[in-house]
Amino acid sequence: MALSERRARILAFIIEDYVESAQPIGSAALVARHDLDLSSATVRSEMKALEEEGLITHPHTSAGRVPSNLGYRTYVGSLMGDRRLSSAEELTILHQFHQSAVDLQRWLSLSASVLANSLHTAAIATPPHMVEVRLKQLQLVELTEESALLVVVMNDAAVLQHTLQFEEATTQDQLTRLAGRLNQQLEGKTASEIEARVPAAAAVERQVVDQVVALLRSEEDAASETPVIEGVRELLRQPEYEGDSDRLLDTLEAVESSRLQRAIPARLLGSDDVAIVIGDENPAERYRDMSFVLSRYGPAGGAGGLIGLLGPTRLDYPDAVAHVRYVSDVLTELMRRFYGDAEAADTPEETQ
Amino acid sequence: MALSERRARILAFIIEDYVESAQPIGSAALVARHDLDLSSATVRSEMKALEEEGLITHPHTSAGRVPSNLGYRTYVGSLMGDRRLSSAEELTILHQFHQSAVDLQRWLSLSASVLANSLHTAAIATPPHMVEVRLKQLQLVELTEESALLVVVMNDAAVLQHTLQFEEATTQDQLTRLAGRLNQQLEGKTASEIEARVPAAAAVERQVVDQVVALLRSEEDAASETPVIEGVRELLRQPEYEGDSDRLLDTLEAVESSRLQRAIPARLLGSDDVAIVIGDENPAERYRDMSFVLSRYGPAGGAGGLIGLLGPTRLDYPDAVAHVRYVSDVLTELMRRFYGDAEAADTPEETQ
DNA sequence: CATTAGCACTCTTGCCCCGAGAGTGCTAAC
DNA sequence: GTTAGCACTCTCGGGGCAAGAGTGCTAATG
Repeated sequence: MALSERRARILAFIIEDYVESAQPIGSAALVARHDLDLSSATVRSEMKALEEEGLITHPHTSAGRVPSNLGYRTYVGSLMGDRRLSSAEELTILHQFHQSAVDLQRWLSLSASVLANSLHTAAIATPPHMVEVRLKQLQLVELTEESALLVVVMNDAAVLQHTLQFEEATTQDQLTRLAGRLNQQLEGKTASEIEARVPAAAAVERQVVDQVVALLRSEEDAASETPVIEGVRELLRQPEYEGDSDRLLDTLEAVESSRLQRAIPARLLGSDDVAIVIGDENPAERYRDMSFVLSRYGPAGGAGGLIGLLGPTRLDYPDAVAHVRYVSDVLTELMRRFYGDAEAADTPEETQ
Repeated sequence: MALSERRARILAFIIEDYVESAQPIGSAALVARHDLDLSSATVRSEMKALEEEGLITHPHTSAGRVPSNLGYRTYVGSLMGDRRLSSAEELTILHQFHQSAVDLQRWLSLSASVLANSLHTAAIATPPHMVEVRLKQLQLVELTEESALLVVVMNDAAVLQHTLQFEEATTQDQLTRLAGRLNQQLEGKTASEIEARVPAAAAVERQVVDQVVALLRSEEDAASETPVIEGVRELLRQPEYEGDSDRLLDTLEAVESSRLQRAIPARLLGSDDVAIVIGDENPAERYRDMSFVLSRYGPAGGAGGLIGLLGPTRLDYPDAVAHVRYVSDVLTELMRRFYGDAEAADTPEETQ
C-alpha cells in the first residue's frame, strides 16, 4: 500500500496535469513537462504499477492515464501540498465582503460566488441553522378583515412569514395586542417548549401559536431551507460535459435538486476541518461523478451552515481546500462580529 | 398580404406539424398527415408562395419547410384557433392551488410549475408589485448590543428585512419603543412621503428611517425582485438545444440572468390580455431565439405581477395562451380573495 | 388554367474505410 | 534497474459513396 517515493511523485504529477488539461496523460508528455530524469519507458512501467494498485486507469489501450477516484483519494490524503492563499488572494476576497451590505443572505451568495469564480465550478452555501431554534419575536399584520400576515423572527436572525386566515373578523388593534401578549409568553422558547404549554382558548390565538410552532420546526429542519447555489454554469462549462448534453442536463438537475442537501453527509457538520467527498464516496448515487469540498461555518456551538464546492472529480483539490477554508473562516468571523454568538447571548437570560 | 384561404390553412398545418415534430415539414408528409385533397405538387407551389411572402423558410434545398418568425406572428395574429382549457384541465390546475398553503410565494412557484409542466418549457412568475408601496408595519429585533434586525411589512404583504448596526448600544426595550413610535408616525406612508418628513434627531432613529425608505424604494422597483423560474430543464430538453451545448448554456444563462426582467417589454404590464413576443420581436438581443407568452396577474389597479412562459419560438401558442390566461385568472382570484384588494382596503383610511 | 405526375437535381446523413497520431507494453540490451 | 526500440492498439478526422428526402420545373390533363 505504501507507495514508493517516486511512484507517489508520478501519481501526483498525473493528477496535477490531468486537473489542468482534462486530457489523459501519456508517459512521454509527463517526462517532458516535468523534466524528469527518467525515460518514458520507466514512467510507463511505474504507471502500470499504479494502474495495478487501482490509482489510475486508461480510457482505452492507446490513451494516456487518468486518475481513478482512489487515486484522487490517495492524493488528497497524503500527497498534495498544503496550499494556503496568498495574502493578495485573501485581501481580494475580504475586500468583496467588506463592500457588501451587512446581511447574512448576501454573505452566503457572496461566499458561493467567490468560491465558484475562483475554482470555476459550482459552489453551495446553506443558511445557518441552529440546533435549538428559539422564538425571538413575532408580529401580526392585518391583510384583510379575516386574514393576517404572521412574521416570526428567530434567535438565529432568520425571518419567516406565513399568511393566516381566521374564521372571525379581527382588527389590527386586536392583532397587535395578541402579538404583544404572545411575545411575552413565548419569547426565548423552542417549538417543543411552546407546545408543552396549555393550549390557548381562543381560536385565533390557537391558530397563531400553532403556526409559530410550525415555523420554528421548519427552521429546525436544516434540510428544509433552500441553499444558495452559484456557478452552475461554470461547472457545466467544464470539459467533462462538453458535447454530452445528457450528462450536462442530468448534472444540472442534480445540482439544483432539492435532494442535494440530503446528499451531503451529515457527519460533515460535526467535523472541524474541510471535508472532501470524491466521486463514488458519495452515498447518493446521482452525485457519484462529482466531488464535494465542504466546510462548516459559523461560531462553534452557535448557528452554522455549510459552504463548499461542487465540481467534477477532476478538481484542483489543494486550491479548493484553501479557498473553502478561508471563506469559511471569513464567514464565521463576520457572523461572530455582527450577529453575536447567539447561543452565548441568549443563555444568560435562559438560565434559571 | 391577405393570404388565400387555402394558403393560410397550409401555413397553419406547417406550423402545427412543426411545433409537434420539430422537424422541417415536407409537402408529401403534409398531404399525408392531413388527408388533403391536393397533390404534394400543389402544396409545393403554395409553399413556394408562402416562402416568397417570408412566412416560412428552408434550412437547405432538400429539406422541408420551417415557419419563420413572421409566419408564427401571422399564425398567432389571425390563424390559430381560440383554445380554451377543458374543465378537466382547469380542475386539475385548480386542485393544485387548493392543496397549497395560503402563501403568495407558493402560489407563484406553483403557477410557474403548472405552466412549465403543461407546456414542457420554462415559466416565470414575478412577485406582485404595487405602483405605490406603503409601509404597513415595522419591527426591530435586537441581535447584539449594537446591531438589530429591521423587519418591514408593506401594503402588498411583502416582508423585507435588513440588519442595522448602531454606533451606540441599545436594548430591546428601546428598540420596541422606537418601533412603536415610528409605526404610528409612518404607517401607510410611501417612501417619498416619509422622506418629506423632518429628519429625526437621534442617530439610531435616523438610521432606521433611512433604511425603511430604502426598503420601500427597492420594493417599488419591480425589476429588483427576483422572479420565480421553473422548468428550465424542460426548456433545455427541447430538441432545439439537442447536441448544441453552447446554445444550451447560453440559453441557461439568458433565462437565469437577472437581465431577464428588463427584457420583458414594460408595456405588457399595462395591457389586459396575454401578450406574445416572438423571437426577434424581443428588443433584447439575447432573447431573439425565444418566445415569451406573458400575462399580468393581480386585481385591476392593485398589486400585480407577470406570469408566463419562456420557450423556443416553436411553441404551441394556442395551448400556451390558454394556460397562461387561465393560471393568471386563478392567481388574480386568489389574491383578491385572500389578500384583499389592498389598494381599495387602504384608501378609505388615507382619504382626508 | 389550376392541378398533377414525372423526373432531374440538390443536399444531408450515415457509413465505411483509411491513414495519421498517440500511447502502450514487451523485449532485449546496457 | 533503466532504457531504446518496436510492434501493436485504439482514436480521430477526412474522403468517398449510396440512400433518402425534398424541391422545382415541365409537360400533360380534365
